[in-house]
Amino acid sequence: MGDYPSPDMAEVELVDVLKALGDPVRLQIVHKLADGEPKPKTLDGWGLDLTKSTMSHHFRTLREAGLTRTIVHGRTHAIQLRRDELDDKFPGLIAAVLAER
Amino acid sequence: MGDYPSPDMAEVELVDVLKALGDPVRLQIVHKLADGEPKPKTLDGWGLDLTKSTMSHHFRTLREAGLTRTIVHGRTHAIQLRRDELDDKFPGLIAAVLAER
DNA sequence: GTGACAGTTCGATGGTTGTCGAACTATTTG
DNA sequence: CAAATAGTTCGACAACCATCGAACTGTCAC
Repeated sequence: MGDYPSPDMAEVELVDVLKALGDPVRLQIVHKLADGEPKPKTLDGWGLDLTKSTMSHHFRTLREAGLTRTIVHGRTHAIQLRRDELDDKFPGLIAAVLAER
Repeated sequence: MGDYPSPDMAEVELVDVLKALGDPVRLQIVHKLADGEPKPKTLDGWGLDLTKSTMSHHFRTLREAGLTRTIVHGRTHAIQLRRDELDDKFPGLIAAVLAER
């Protein structure tokens, strides 16, 4: 029984979102999720040279901070940015974070 | 010889800005600086019950992350949000962080 | 059922960070 | 100069965090 609860957006605190984003690995993951499509956690293109367990830790951190949701599909998991909800709660934040420089 | 260098905005990294903002104390300080006016570090209204040395640590963290500058005036210091430069480098970010909810 | 595959969880480890008090530096005022 | 004021720096401490490997859970394929 894997269930991977994301917090209600009403309970999500800005400071926790910022803390989750304030790590280079997680910021890069969020960038890859920018288009809003769910991405398999096994994605080859994360561009990160980390072990499975470390990746799992970062996925959990992002989910618990309210940034992502996990979609279970058999034995594979996908991760998706909660873009609409985040935009509603923190207008402009994700756009600013994802903007190129 | 107190001089309190802020980094060039060209060298400021988004991830470091986000990490600096991902702390409740510093986020609150930044909120108090939202109007752009320099505020004395001794401000009574920070709303924080912390020692001088702890406040000094947070002021330093904000400055080194590129969020603020320090203005020395005799034996008193003021701190100011680098609003224009931040808006130029990270459009919309500060506005999103400072927005009420 | 057996094995392969996708992920999580656990324990350990080393590095970072928030906090404090004490000592220090620098500036103003008497 | 001496004392008071504003702030930094240092050392210590505990809590947290990123990382890893190993063990575990759950699902699919044969």
